[in-house]
Amino acid sequence: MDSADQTTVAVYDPTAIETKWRQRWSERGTNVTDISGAARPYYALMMFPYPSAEGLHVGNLFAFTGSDIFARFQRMQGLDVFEPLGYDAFGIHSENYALKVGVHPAEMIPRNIANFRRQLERGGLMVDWSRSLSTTDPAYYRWTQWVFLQLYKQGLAYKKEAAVNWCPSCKTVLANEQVIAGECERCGSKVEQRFLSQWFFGISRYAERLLDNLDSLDWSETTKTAQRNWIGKSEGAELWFDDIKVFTTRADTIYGATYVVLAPEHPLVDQYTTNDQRAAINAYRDRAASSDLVTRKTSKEKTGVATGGSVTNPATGERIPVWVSDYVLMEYGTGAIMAVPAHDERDLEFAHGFELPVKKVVHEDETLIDSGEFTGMTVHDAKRAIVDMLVAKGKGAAVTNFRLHDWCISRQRYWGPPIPIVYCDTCGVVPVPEDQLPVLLPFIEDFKPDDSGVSPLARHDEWYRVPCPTCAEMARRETDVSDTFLDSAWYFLRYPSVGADVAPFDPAITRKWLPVDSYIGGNEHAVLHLLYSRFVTMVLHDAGFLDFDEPFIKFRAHGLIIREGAKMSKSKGNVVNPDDYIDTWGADAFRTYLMFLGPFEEGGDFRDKGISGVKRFLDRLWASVRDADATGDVDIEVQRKLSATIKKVSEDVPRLSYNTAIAAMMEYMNVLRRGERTPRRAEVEPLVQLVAPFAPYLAEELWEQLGHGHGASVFDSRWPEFDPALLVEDEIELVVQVNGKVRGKIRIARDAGQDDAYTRAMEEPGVARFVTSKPKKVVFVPGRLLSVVI
RNA sequence: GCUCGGAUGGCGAAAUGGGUAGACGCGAGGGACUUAAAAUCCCUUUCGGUAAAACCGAAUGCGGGUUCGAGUCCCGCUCCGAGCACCA
Repeated sequence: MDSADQTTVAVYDPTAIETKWRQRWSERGTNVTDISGAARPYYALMMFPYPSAEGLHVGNLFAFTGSDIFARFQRMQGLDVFEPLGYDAFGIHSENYALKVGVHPAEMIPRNIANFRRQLERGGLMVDWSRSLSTTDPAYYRWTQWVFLQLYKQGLAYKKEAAVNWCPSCKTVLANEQVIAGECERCGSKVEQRFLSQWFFGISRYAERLLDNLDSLDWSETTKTAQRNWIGKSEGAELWFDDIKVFTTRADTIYGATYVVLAPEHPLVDQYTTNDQRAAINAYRDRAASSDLVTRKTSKEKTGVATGGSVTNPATGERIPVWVSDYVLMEYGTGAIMAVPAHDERDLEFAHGFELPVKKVVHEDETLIDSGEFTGMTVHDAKRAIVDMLVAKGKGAAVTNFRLHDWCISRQRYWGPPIPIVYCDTCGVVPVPEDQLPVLLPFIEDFKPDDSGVSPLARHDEWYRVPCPTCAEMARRETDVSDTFLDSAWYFLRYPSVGADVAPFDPAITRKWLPVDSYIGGNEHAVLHLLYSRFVTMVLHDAGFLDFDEPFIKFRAHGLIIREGAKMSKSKGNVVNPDDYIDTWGADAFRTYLMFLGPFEEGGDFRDKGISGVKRFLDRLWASVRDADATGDVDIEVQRKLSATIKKVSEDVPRLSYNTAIAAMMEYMNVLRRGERTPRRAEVEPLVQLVAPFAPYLAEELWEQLGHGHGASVFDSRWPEFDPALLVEDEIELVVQVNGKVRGKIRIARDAGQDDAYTRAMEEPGVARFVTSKPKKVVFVPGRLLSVVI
């Protein structure tokens, strides 16, 4: 009551400050990018979230904050940064949740988005909300359908029969995500396969290019490796055993090929089946066709039947038997292999099971044995020589295969963009003309999949019966919707052009802003999302819509957040809810703590108590500005530390080494306020700027308190520079080792030579004591250490 | 099985063109201020020989090696995590 100074001692109140600045930023348009006027455009992208009903996950905020810090840093370097964010709201995930809680996704999603938006805004992201988007908005998915049509025009969208996961109990098609260990995630029934006619994108035609381009991308090496493995290039050969063409990468082992195996679906099975084996073969094929995908994929035991037929080994001229087994996959290579049990584990297992001969043809030293004219050759040379020989005989060809399969985009579901195709009895398959897009997804109550195996949309005559766009006769719409991955395969092209006159992307704007300069996201999308985005970009480039063919110049994957050493999960009830922490500690402390708990690219362990240390740091920053002395003399040691800190933070932030950047700022704070020292204004001001990307609200408030008001955002200030001269000390500490052990440290002139250092070191009793005889050797690393060997 | 990560104090973690292991923070202990508490500030905190200081020794999952010197490089393992999974 009588404490007079209470009126002048302002207290750091995160809630008040954060509310104030959220409002100011919105009024001033601080985070709105001048898309057409920007002189130095920089596109900082983060993976847009699926707006779940549970609200924003701390993992989302961790990823976004990491991206946001880098973006804010770039802005303070003077770049015109564009940081957009939208919602990936279509798909099986929403639909299943909607089914579970009995709310229509069309009602649920807008609610979820509103909640996400609220939470994201609290998080203090520099997002330009004027250019947001949701994949469920007809104004967006109209162009997703347009993308489909471009692929169709290029001959890259086609229909074929393909297996889907079928739950016999729920009588519905399941997405791969719904199949857990071969069972339906809802009822636990064994999942079967059914064949449906579905739409595919010909991504495999781009395999070579998708692989080659990786070399020139600035991406995390782990992500590139994952893509390379997924694309799975293997160079080998097709070799002809009479009519059967087998694919192999080990042509050098052909002398050890003791039998041939066909996939059950292989078209030549009948031709090689003898009468007495026909019944057994047919039974085996029926079983293979009806057996569910999973048994086939997980069971290790090899099954099979002999056809009774045989073929000629083109290298040896021997007759070898032809078998049928489902361990050979029709969808890879030629659906036929030459089995070399001595040099292939699977073949060996099969040979053991059926007592087939095993013939070793490669010696331990990687040279051939028992291989006719090729005996003695290295594996490497023999591969080529044998293929060359068979090619010359007209019995083979060098062939490259890829694991990458075409992309099935059909979903027999409701919650997605309808595939813009009409089937007409007269005209056949007719793409919906571009000017008739979007094909709106109708609001239907019964969106639950049923046992028909087709999309719920197929139950609505009023929707799917339409006049043919070409002949106007009554025709039928395609009732499948497209894969969510298609929605997200082009969204980054859309953001800068949201609100522009030309859609889906304005050419001038796109030239200016794309490709994306920096993309940060989860490694769970290392393969599919990133690969599909690259593919769609290549196709649009080839069709003349884009002048670049790689969408993301730089990509970094962030790590995962765990809590108290354990994975977060709803069932464990240990999920961090950002709202709770922001209420208690403020968004700035929460953000900074998330970045402090481990290396951004590795993730970290969220420990509830840890956040107090970061909050204390921000409190001290607040107090430093409050107490700052505008006139006092600067301390040279503090100035040195400041320069070192600016250097460290400036180097760490671009490497996303946020935890060490924060540690450096804390170290500086310890020097700044050591003891009862009053910090000088000039010592505090640059620190406010360094902290700004991490704790944007607080920094903005302190920037204003330091007298930079009048609408000048700290984010429009220029990043502080350090004085290199202050980093160089005249006298340094030199470590002295004797026989590899540290025996002393001496202070010595920075440019002192070995002799000076040695003389000086011997004056140290702690060192001299161990130098009991004339040194055998002395190693001197200027500025670092002196190592004496006795 | 294959591929890619990882293993450092009581805890989260720093430090890799080989050069003081443990920065920074949490926790813990002690002190100052306070009637008291909170807050704040200061000090200590890898382990062992000792209670402390000085000093000495050991120590970065395990076993070897290279080197004046290894958390870092090489060889051989163990364990944990993630992804792919009969791709010939």
